[in-house]
Amino acid sequence: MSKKYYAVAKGIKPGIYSTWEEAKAQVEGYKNPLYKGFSSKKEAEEWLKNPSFSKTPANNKKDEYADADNDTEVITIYTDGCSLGNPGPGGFGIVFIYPDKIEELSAGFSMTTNNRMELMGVIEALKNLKIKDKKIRLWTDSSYVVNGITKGWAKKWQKNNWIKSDKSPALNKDLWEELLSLVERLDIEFNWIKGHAGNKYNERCDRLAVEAAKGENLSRDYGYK
Amino acid sequence: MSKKYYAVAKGIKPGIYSTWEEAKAQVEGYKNPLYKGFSSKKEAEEWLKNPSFSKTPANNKKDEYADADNDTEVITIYTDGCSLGNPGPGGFGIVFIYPDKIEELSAGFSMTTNNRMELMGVIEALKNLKIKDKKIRLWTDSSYVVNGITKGWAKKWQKNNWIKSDKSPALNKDLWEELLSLVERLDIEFNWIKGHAGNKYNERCDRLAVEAAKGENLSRDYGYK
RNA sequence: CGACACCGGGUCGU
DNA sequence: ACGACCCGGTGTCG
Repeated sequence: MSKKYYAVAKGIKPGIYSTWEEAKAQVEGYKNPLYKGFSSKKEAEEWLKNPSFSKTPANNKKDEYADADNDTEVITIYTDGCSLGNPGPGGFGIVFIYPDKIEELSAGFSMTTNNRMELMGVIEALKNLKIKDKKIRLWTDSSYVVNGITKGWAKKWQKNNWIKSDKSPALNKDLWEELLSLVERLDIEFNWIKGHAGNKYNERCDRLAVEAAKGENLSRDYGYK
Repeated sequence: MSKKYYAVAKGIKPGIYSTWEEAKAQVEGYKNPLYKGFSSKKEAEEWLKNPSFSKTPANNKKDEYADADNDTEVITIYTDGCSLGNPGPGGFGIVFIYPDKIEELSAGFSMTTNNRMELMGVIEALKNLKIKDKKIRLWTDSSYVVNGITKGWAKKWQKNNWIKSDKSPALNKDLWEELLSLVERLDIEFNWIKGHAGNKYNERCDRLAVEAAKGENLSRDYGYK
């Protein structure tokens, strides 16, 4: 079961290394490294050709919020969004905590807003969920997103033809419509968590989001005008 | 007539400066600065020993609203009110622009409303005026206050025993009565100015009001129920 | 319905 | 220190 090959996609010097010692030197201290261990050189080379999205192995450390590790009936998801400049290039980051493994997902867009990214992070999390018959416990630091669902804001806007209580139009209707329809079909619990307050997964989502936002050929957020 | 020495009592670095350029750097952006210009260093030093209360020197910069600087027959007054929470703790701030000097006044109350503070700011300004034989040009961002006087709302309510056209009682009768009696005896011009739009004196009034509202042992606004 | 204020909460940033 | 993205409300009037 020992890993003998380490592919470094993002690090001081990308490439394949045969000891963790060497790989570690390329990766430690590097901002947003991307690497993975394999048992064969072939697998490592294959992965290096398309390191696409970041996936990390299951982590068995207990986190104060991630009690899902012990509750195999619940899937915990963390989400975060960012927008450099706001509006500006943006991205979202997601961490899925399945009973047996952890997965990550992120994407960046050329021009968008912070709130669109927070919203889109949750939507993409739900659309990319691999297990759909368990309860979902979702964490985000956006009260815009949490209140939109838990306080019924979004449903009210929908009912009022996307007019808010102050008579002005509710924004990001495209994303809210999509989120509402996803929420209907799933068993989700929306939770707010304070941002940048030390939670490991929230912090990880933030890094994923920012890294994605800094990427090269970013997609367009078609809903942003 | 030229001022060659500027004493800064409250500023980034208190002391005496020989150019307005230097003094300005210590004073601008500082919370509640206290400073004054003098023609001799001796005078400046003397004042620095006992800068007493919040009095600031006349400012010779032309401001788009403070044309009083050129018209010695007019006293310009800026006023603002606030209420943290609304209702909640509140305060008012006043800037008096006399021909030769600027003075400030503020006060805070433990429980009140935004509109009571806007009203009380104007009332206290008129009660504390030091020169009463000149025309007064008053600026406030409250259309409640401005319209109450200039559109004759308050006079109409008074005539109708404080009942509005919709049959409900006009509020803050105590303050309106006081303001009406003050207005009768003075030559006042009421002007509306957009809030938080960059006007220096409006902004200053806002800061004074908020700071007063955040004070420790606040008075009671006896008229608020 | 409209107007002017007063705020309260969260995030994203420069 | 500043601003943008988003929301909820009250104080008051016509």
